[in-house]
Amino acid sequence: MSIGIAQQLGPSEGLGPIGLHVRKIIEERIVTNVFRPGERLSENDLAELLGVSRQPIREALIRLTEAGLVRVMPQRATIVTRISVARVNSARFLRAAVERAVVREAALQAKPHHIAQMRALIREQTTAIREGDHARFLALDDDLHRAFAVSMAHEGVWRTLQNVKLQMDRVRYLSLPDATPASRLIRQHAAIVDAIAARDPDAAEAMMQKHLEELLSSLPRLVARLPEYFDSSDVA
Amino acid sequence: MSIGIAQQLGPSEGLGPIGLHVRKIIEERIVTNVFRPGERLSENDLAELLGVSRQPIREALIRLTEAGLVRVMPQRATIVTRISVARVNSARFLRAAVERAVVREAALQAKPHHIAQMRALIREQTTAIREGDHARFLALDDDLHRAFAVSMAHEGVWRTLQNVKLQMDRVRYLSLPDATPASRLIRQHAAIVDAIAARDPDAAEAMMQKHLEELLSSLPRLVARLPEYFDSSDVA
DNA sequence: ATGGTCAATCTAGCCGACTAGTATGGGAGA
DNA sequence: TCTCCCATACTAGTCGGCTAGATTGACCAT
Repeated sequence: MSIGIAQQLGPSEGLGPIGLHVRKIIEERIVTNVFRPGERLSENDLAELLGVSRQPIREALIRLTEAGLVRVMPQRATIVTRISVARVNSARFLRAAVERAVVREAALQAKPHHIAQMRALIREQTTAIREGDHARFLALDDDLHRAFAVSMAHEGVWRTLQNVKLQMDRVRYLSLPDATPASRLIRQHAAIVDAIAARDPDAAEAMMQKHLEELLSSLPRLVARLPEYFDSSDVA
Repeated sequence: MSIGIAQQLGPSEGLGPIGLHVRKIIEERIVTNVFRPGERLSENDLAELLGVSRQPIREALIRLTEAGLVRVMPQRATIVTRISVARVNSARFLRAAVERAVVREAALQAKPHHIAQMRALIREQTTAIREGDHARFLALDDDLHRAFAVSMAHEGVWRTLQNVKLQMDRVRYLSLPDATPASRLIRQHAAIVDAIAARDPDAAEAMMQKHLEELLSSLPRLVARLPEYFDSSDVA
């Protein structure tokens, strides 16, 4: 563990099972590249770092294994998975297929108040960018995509996509320096909502596809620039 | 625990971590309705039943929680989730969106040897039905759907769908008595593969949609017949 | 008979210790 | 110098026990 900051969990912090809290902490550190691809995550070290026993740590690591952020090699080590280009592309394929279907259905079913809320979220995103608050921008991104699913009465679909999205989020975070400008992403969001409001499923679907493709546009450059973060075994 | 059969895990059975083995056992019993919706799954009882300590049991239950087959109420109980009609429909929506996109792409990319393998799997299904081997039929079903994903070079997509599919499988198992006849499902499979072989993405997509819709055709009857297995809180 | 309280008994959460399995590094032998 | 072997020091897996929290039901006061 190369992180020196010992962020202890305060007493009774979280109010739920510690394991869930630990999972969120580790997940966030992996997505934001604090724990780097390939890095070893010793259960003992994590336990000491967070001030709990190994049990909640193990629980968190099991959940992260299911999400594909971590890989356990029994009796040997637990490591942060390297980013697999094949896996990221599969994640994009899956997410694109689902979100296309979502906005298509949203174009048919969304009620006016749903559309109003989508527009409100886009306005908030504009504000967040003007204030340079990137974290808030990304959170609102989530909210908007969830709003699409809610507007067609299948919020569960969005929830299921979360683990898939994680794979893309890792890339997205690394891309931050040379990513698609936020203003462009906001225009795409607006175009999708406009298509939904206009009851135009084809346009909504097409815009969503384009939007999701652009999110990973810098992936090839990343692989070239940071090869040690990527899984060299995949055929790409 | 109302199950009297004490199926102990043999020594060194499984060869991997016991927790993974336990997960498979419990998962199968839930899907096949041995552990019924709403039933309490006490960690202590499961540990005694399977002849291991509570630790591997907990590990398995955590994984099953992620899959949505189990719900943990801290300090109170762990129960088999009741089947949520809303959740099953969301699962179908998601799976249909993805598998439509998969066969569409397969129609463009599948190589001859992929198509040959799909046809072989369908023949095996025919054999399995003739011999009355339903379990084998369902396993081959999985293999075929995986083959679709493999033929477009995104096996990862299929793997991600597994947990989603579990929600549908529970319904499917309960439907067995009055489900769509297997011969009809096989004809649909054949039609999908024919469309892929004919490089006709639209036809493949349409057939897949119809196929997935039929799998749950008996859901309304099930809810009426076995209301205690279903989550009454969802709006349906 | 009814309402409220508290002890007994459950649960899952959490912990410390031990085990089995794996890498590693140093030393003996060639 | 090189190779092999083994002691050592790790790892995650597993276990039994304890704890905090929740339910239950008997008992008591009214």
